[in-house]
Order: sequence, then structure tokens, then C-alpha cells
Amino acid sequence: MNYWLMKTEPTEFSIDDLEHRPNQTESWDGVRNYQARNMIRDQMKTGDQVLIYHSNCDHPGIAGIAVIVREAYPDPTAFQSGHKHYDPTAKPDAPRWFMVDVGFVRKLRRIITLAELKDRPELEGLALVRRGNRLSVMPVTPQHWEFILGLE
DNA sequence: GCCAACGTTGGC
DNA sequence: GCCAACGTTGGC
Repeated sequence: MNYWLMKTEPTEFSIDDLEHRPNQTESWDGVRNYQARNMIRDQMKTGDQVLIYHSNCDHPGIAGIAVIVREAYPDPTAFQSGHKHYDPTAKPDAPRWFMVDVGFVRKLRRIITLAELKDRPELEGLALVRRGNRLSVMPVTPQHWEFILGLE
């Protein structure tokens, strides 16, 4: 089983939103970065665990845990003219962008803040805390996973 | 293929 | 709102 971290802006979609979706499940659409796309398409497997990170908000940090419930399939929002994530170069017979479905596992008892994560030498190498990192999907090692949840 | 211009991300 | 960092675009 693999571990991941996925960023979301809580004003767009938060761990609370996921908790209250039907079946506590949602498709993770809108990823438009090739490196992130490749991980979604090629590496994410059903049952993989995901840290849900809230970005671009008052208290950036890890807010909850989700699980991959459906492996990659074409992101239909890429084909929808006028959609925020529309990509005219993507075609249904040659899809460019993919998404997985994630299921709610639980909220953390508290937000583990980015500042706190950056402060921990144990998390050196975690993509999230590397300078200038902008990936919205990134792998997490089992060691980092355990350590982060130990901070809760 | 180079690289300047531009757009986006996202912390602060 | 600022701006550093990075990705993408497109002229050449």
C-alpha cells in the first residue's frame, strides 16, 4: 500500500465537505500538472491512504485522512467547455487528465500545521516542506506517514 | 532547443 | 496584497 498527500483549498473542497458527501466519496478532479497526473494515473491504487492538506487558507496544514476508492479514469471536466478546468487540447478519445475517487476516513483531532511540519527534522525530504514545492499530489514514505500522525 | 514572458501557486 | 518559485508558452 502507498501513502500520499493531496492538497486542496478548503474554500473549494475541504475534509468536512468530503465527510458530508454522499457515500463520503468524491472524485478528485481538476489536477492539471503532469507530474501529479502521472502519479494519479500510474501509481495510485485502491486502498492507498491519503493525507488531506488544506492550502491557501488561514491555517495551512494536514486536516484529515482519505483513502483511494477508485483508481484513475479520465477527468470529464477537461472536456467541458466553459468549465474552470476545461482543457481544449484534451479529447475523450485521447484523455490527457485523470482523476481518482477518494473516500473519507477521518478528520484529524487538530490541524497539523505546515509551520510545525517544517520545524521537524524527521520530515526532511518530505516534498511538502521542500522549498518552492508546488505539487498538489505527492508521495509520503511510510516513515513520514507514521511520524506525521504521531504528531496528532 | 533556448529562453524571455507570462501565468499560477500558495505561504506570509 | 506581495512576491518567490516554478511550469508553460511561443518566437526565434
